[in-house]
Order: sequence, then C-alpha cells, then structure tokens
Amino acid sequence: MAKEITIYDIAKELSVSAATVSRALQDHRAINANTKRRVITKAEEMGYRSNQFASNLRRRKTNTLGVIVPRLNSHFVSTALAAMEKIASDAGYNIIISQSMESGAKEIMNAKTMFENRVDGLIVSLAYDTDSFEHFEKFAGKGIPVIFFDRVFDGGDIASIVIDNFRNACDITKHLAEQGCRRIMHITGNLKRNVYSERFNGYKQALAEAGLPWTNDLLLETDLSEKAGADAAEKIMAMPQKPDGIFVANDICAATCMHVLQQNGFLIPNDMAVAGFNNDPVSRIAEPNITTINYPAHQMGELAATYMINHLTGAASIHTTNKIILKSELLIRASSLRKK
Amino acid sequence: MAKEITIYDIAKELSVSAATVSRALQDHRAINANTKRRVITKAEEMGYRSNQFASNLRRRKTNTLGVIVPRLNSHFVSTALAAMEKIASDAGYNIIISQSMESGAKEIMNAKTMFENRVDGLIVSLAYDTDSFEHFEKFAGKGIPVIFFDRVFDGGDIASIVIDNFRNACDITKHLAEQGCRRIMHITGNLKRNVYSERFNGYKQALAEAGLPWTNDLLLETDLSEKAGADAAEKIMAMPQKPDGIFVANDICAATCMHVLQQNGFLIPNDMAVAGFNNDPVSRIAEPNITTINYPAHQMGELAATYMINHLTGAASIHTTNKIILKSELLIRASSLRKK
DNA sequence: CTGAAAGCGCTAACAG
DNA sequence: CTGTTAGCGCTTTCAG
Repeated sequence: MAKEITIYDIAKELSVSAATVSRALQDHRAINANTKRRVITKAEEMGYRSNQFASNLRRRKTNTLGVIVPRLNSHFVSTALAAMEKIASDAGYNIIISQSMESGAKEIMNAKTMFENRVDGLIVSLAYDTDSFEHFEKFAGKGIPVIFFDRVFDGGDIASIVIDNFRNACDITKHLAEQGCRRIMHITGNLKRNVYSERFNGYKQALAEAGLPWTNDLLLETDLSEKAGADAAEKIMAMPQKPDGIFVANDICAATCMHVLQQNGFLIPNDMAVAGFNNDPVSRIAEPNITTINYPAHQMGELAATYMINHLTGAASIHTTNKIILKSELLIRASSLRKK
Repeated sequence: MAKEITIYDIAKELSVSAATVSRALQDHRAINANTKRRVITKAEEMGYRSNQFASNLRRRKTNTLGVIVPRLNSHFVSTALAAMEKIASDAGYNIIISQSMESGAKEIMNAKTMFENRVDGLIVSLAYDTDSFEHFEKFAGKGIPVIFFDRVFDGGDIASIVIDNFRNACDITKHLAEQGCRRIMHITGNLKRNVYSERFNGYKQALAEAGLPWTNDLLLETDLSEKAGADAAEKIMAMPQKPDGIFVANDICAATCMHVLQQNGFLIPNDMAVAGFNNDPVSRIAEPNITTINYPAHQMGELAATYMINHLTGAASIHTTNKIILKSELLIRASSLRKK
C-alpha cells in the first residue's frame, strides 16, 4: 500500500514549513495567495488527503454529530434523519447513526460509543424501554449538547423537539366521537414512552369530554408493527362487544388492521371508523384513505440539526429554549368520515 | 468544562505506566488480572473515556464504515441500512452515513469526506446521475474496499450485490402478458442506472417473447416518486391508445398511479393490470394488493456489511467474489390477477 | 506573511 | 507481567 502523504511531505517538496502548508490548506487569511495556490496544487499532485483524526485530536473537536434512533427503517425516522443529514452536511458536519433496536440496553452502549467517539453533539429519539437518563448525563457533564426529538423524557428541562401528542390525540378522538362513534378503541405502543402515554391521555380526555365511558378492554398495547395491526384486527373480531371507532397510534398498524377487518366483511368507516397517526405514505394509499395526524418529520429533523449546529457554533444556545413544539394537524380522510 | 482524564492520569494515580493502563483497558492477555481490575475500577471512578481519535491516529485504523446512499427516506434504503448498522455494530464498527440526494456531484463530495475520515471500508448505492468511477478509485488506490449494492456500475469487476433485475422484469412482464395484457406500459426511473436499464431490457425481452410490439409511447421515465405516480396516471388517461397493463419500477409510484386511475373509474386489474417492484409495505396495503418483486433489502444490507467486515478482518477477500446476485421473486397479487 | 516547537492521547516495539 | 520510548499527523501559540 502506498505511503500516506502528510503535510510534511508537501512542505519538504515546496521548501516551506508544515505550519504554512497546514494554514494554506485551511485557507488561512494570513497566507500569501500565491503560496496557497502552490500548496494546494502540490497537495493535489501528490495525492494528499488530510487526516481528520490528527486534526480532531489536536483541535479537540470532531465536527461529528451522533444520532441514536429506535430504528432506521420507519418512514418517520428515515425522513427525519434525511433532513438532519442534509443540514449537518451543509454545515460541514458528519453524522454517525446508530439504532437502539428499541432496547434501552443497546441505547446505553450506543451512547457510550458516541461518547468515546467524541461527537460534538448528540441527537436522540428514545427506545421503547429506556427509563434512565444516566447514559446521557455524561454528555451534559462534559458540556456536550444533547437534544431529544419525538420520543423524549417526560418533564424536566431537557432540550427537546416534539409535537403536541396530547392535543392531537384529543382532536382525533373528538373527531371520531363527532362521527357518531360510541365505543372508541385505542391501539398504541409502549405506554412508558411520552408519545404513547400522551396520546393515550389525550384520547381519554376527549372521551370524557364527549361523555363516553372508558373501559380497560378499549386499550390495546402492541409494538405497532405491520403484523401487530393484523393481530389487533383478530382480537377486535373476537371481542364480545366490538368497537365502532379505532384510533391507532401509527398509520402502518392502522392500515393492516383496517385491511384485515375489511377482508372479514366490516365496512370502514360505517361499521368501524379508523384513524392513524403520522401521515405515512400508506395512509394516503390505503382504501379508504386513513384519517391521521400530519407529523412534520422532515421539519423535526431539520430543526433538531439546525438547533444543534447553532448551539455548537455559538449562534444560539440550547439552554435558552428547552422545548419546541412543532405544529401538527388532523387530516380528516375517508376512513373516519361517515356520510350524514 | 472539567479536564479530560487520560490514561496518564490513571497511571499516575495507580503508580503504573500508561502502557499498562492502555493494555489493561484493552483486556490485553499479558496483564495481571488484578492490575486489570484496579485499572478498570480507577478509570470508572475518575470518569475516564477513551479517546478514539488518538487511538485511530496511532493504529491507522478507524473501525468505521462509510455508507453513501441516494436518499435515506425510502423503505428499501432504510431497511438495508438498518441491517448494515446492526451487523457493523455487532462487529464493533461504527457507521457514518451520507446521502447523495441523487446527485453525482454531491456523491463526489460525500466520497471525499469519507476518504478524509479514513473509513475502513465504503458501501455505496449510486445516485441517479453518477457516471464516473473516479471518486471511488482513490479508495481502491489506498487499498480501501468499496462494495456497491443495488445501484451499481455496469459490468467491470467491481464488488457488488444485486438482484437479477433483468429476469425479474422479464417475469413480471411475462406474467402481465399471460393475464391477457396486449399493451404493457413501463414506468421507470433514470435509465442511466443499472437497476432501471436492466428492468427495461427485461421488459422488452418479455414483450418480444410474447410477440407483443413495443413502441416509444409505452415507456415513461420519471423520478418514481409518490407524485410521479399520480402524474403518470394523468398522462395515461390522456393517451389516445391506453395501455391494458402497467409495470412500474417501484411500488410507491405504482400505488399512487393505480389509485388515481381507480378514482377516475378504471378497474384494476380488468381495465388495466398493475405491477410494481420492491415489495414495499404499500404494495400489501393498497387495494387491490399490488403484484411486485420481493426485494431482499434486509438481506442485501446484511450481506454487504458482512462481506465488508469479513474482508476487513481477513476472513474472506472481496476480490475473490465480484458479484453476488441475491434471490428475489415475483409475488403475484390481485392488482394483476384477472379472473379467467 | 512564515517558521520553530510543543503536544493532543494513545499504542506497540523493544527491553527487561 | 510491566515500563521506556518514540511517534501517529496535525494545529497553534509565539516569535520573528
């Protein structure tokens, strides 16, 4: 393997010092334009590539953001990540990504790796069963900013970007009630997580406001996967007293659930009205189209990254704003709209 | 900000050398078990975190894989990435990800960053308009392995993981012909890319075999987005001579196209039979379910990462196997299945 | 505008 | 089993 060219090699060739080469390469203003040109040309010619490690080591800064997400392969997550990557990359930051696979234990390991790789900042959406903040405290201790998005810790004054899950769930449930639903079921994820507990609370609140009773059998806790939707449909069909409205905490699960119900002869929305959450592409393709909440995944990713980078460059501190609530809205579609 | 603890600090506290600390921390076998314990305990106690840069600099190795994809937010890509991340992470590798946004120019910049960050290996799926190999040649020059997946360069002896796009397209088209379609249209992406050109060729081959003529107006080149599907439907409805079968190169585009056609009164599959590609969740949720090709995204990601890591650890060379073709298969569903 | 020199924190020969 | 030593390649005062 060919020897790596260093700034010293370039310096020697040009009979200047390594310091000059280093400065020229960074376009330092105190370097003669002509010298710069010579250095850059020579570097190219010799096949030089800068060594980020040496630079990072020396500068004590990595220009890298760490991102930990529950899983990569969800429409919401990958959309948010795509936006973050774009912002970060435009600002000269790299992104290292890892997935907790919904496991708190894995998340702790991920955080450790990010810590040792000295990310300049960390952006996180929590795993299903994370219940300790400890593994993120280390970052705070070293002055490394941590921002949470979507799945965040309840309360506290931790920087986070969310939507108003409570209100959205309230709106959806209220809408179902207005469509004449009297037994509205809620299918959701792990209630430990803010996003699901808040939606559950919003749902209950709306039921109460509509004067509808809530009973245990109206709640189904699942992993919200495609398969969970089908399973949920089976359970619903086995219920002695069936629901006439179903509010599912994500679209993909809502779609499969609805699909199985339809295959078994139930009419949507008349026998059962269905609503999801996220505005995933499937909600627009399922027939009937699924009523949902427009979740600004792209904006959320964009904002998390922008916010982080502004903090890192000193343009604005993360500590002055603790919680950002993005606008999200109810999209009423055919799956819940009953003819009057 | 608190001072960073280094192995020297630990060494001093314990009255041993830094080398011993370094070794103990790596669980080097030539270190007394007792010493190890003391070092590890002390490190924890002092809040030590290893500095990967210093280590990388010294070892000339980063334990990082670079991945460049066209975009993160596609079901195929995020599924493949999720699988890669898992394999890499289990093997102690980090992953840094960047997206070319379908632009060859951006891809070149991404490659440069990966190069300077000294990734140990690079995994790539090409942008729409990449047509030069140059930016990857640098890697080969330094002995850094590069593996392509899905969107690869045509021919050559470059390590790549693909499916048999030609045959799959052939199968799909043949199936449509067997269902009685006589004017089969093909909606695809940029024909510069292997995946689309091969599908196009397979499609034409099957037409020829079925004795069906092909004319220019049966091909529609788009960006295969959700919106492109709707636009395509409009174009189809404006065609003087409409197709009776449509083979779309991805499911999401097929789904929206089909949806708009249905809204305008066309019956699927009887007026027009529809087929997609990828086995995206939407293909299973659209009504009727969409005939498609089961694309092993997960396996592909898994294989790319495994293959890369085996090469890096010396377990198997990338140079002995050039091209891996994964099994993929036609899934016939209601969108193309006509009653006899 | 340029150079000399020191050191970021870690690892790996080599020598005991 | 442990210590000594010499860098990895770069940046950045400080001094011209």
